[in-house]
Amino acid sequence: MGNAATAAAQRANNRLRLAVIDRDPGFMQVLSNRLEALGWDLRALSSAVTVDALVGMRLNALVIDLAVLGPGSWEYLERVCARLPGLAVIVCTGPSSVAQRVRGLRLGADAWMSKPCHAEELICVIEASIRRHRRAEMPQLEQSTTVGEITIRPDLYQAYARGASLELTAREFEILNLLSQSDRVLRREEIYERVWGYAMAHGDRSVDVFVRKLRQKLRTGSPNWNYIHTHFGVGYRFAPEMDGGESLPATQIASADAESDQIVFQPALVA
Amino acid sequence: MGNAATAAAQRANNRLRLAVIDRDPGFMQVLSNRLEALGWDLRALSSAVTVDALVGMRLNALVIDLAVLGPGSWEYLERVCARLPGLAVIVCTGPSSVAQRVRGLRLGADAWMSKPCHAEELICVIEASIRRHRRAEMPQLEQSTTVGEITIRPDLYQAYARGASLELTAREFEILNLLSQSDRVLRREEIYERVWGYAMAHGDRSVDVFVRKLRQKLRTGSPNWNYIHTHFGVGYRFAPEMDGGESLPATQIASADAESDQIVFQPALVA
DNA sequence: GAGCGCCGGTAACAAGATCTTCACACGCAA
DNA sequence: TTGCGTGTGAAGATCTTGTTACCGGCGCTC
Repeated sequence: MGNAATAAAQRANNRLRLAVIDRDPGFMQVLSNRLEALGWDLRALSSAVTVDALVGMRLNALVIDLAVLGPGSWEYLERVCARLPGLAVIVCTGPSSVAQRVRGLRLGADAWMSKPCHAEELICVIEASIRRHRRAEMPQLEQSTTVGEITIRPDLYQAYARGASLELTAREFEILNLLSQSDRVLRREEIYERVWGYAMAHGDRSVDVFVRKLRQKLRTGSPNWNYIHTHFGVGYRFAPEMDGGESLPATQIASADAESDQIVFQPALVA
Repeated sequence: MGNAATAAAQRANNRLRLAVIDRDPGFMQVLSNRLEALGWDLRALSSAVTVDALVGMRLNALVIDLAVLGPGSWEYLERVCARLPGLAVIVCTGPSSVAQRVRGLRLGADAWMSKPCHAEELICVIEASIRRHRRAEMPQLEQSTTVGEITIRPDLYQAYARGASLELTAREFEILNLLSQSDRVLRREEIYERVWGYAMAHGDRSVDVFVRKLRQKLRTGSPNWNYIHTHFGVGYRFAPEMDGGESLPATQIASADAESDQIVFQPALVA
């Protein structure tokens, strides 16, 4: 699945991927040893790489020594944080002023460590930064769900209708899977960010095109049903509906009835 | 304005709620001033409170000085983090060893600051921690509210009256949502800026036009009620009122939580 | 290694939906 | 009443979305 191994799929791999931009060989050595023992995937970089390259690495976390980057470091930090909002960014650099630390954090960094620092502590900080993101994706249990006429099977990376495969591509499946897990409206940026793993460029229509392909395959496999609804100016919402009329609960857990004359609030799933 | 309205407005305002367990009066004073300016809701605690009490506070973040808690501090920290995985926990305490900091972070703290520290930096760290949590908990924060006869559902970008959608456009919804979150008069410039995201040009009548469209749809879906009131020369104010007479408290939260501490006013005529 | 087909991503166009603007009517305050 | 701020309706401009075609990359087969 080469390219198909998207951020979401990667993270399921359970192996944390970390990049460090730093030039201190001793520091790197210590960190490397420690991380190897923990089974992390470390990428040591001795100078700034393009933001796109970072995107391509599918990282969980990034440690930066601002001193390595020189004058453009703030701007670089800002660009990285803006482009990869889901990435844990830790600045680990030499002596700094309060103002500098404040600036770094405001630009989007998750934590600031001052060198010299103990490797163990840095690792804890990285873990703490990553923790939430991982937790957020845990609920992605490999459990198949059935909504309307279709069955989604994360274990097979495929969806079925009336016993037949929908022949979804990897990306199509990921979008369907994401949409089906929520019955609220998802903005395009949100969808893009969670499927592609980084921020959507302005004017990108990829989500629309994939939604169209999805709709086509869904309609082929399950005629008379509408699954993906457009909310003009906002985004898309998943909800199985028969052409004729009534809608069904969006997920098996939740229940709502559009027919009653009173809106029913679905209890939020409390973890 | 009753206190119900105040409470509602507070929650709806998206104010960040923070508790600090600390006994340093000077520290508290500085922090308090700074946070007040930022519009945060600060709760100063001079000693440990039960975990259940913390749960009841619905905090976004918690700052703890371990020194205040004494011997049981580690266990307390662990219990809090385990019970409230969605809470940003920052330990802010005096001199410490690497081992202590590592321990604190491993127990679930999001960050560790050493006192003495600059209030501004602490705030940035808190913000960074909350930012990460927000990302994971977003879906939860969107609560439906019911005012008068209409129900506003941010998760669907739509409002309903008597079970039927008002068919609001995205922008109409945003304006209604904004207005409904406050029971004071909002100037046009204010509305424009918060919905459009930039300053209103002089002489722009867009807000007026949208208010008109909103009123029309509200009247269609919920006759005999007035929701948006004009304040000549000033702006608009949201308050559900029946034609016949009395007004109602501005907002009632239809919270998904079972243990809502909201006082709920239910109009008798909702069948 | 070349050819082929699949897949992801981009560009372009058309159809709609929505937003802005404008002119005028109306109501409020001095 | 005058002067201004607001309500109203509609036309035109703008923005969004659906849809199709097309291109480059990749893996596969031959």
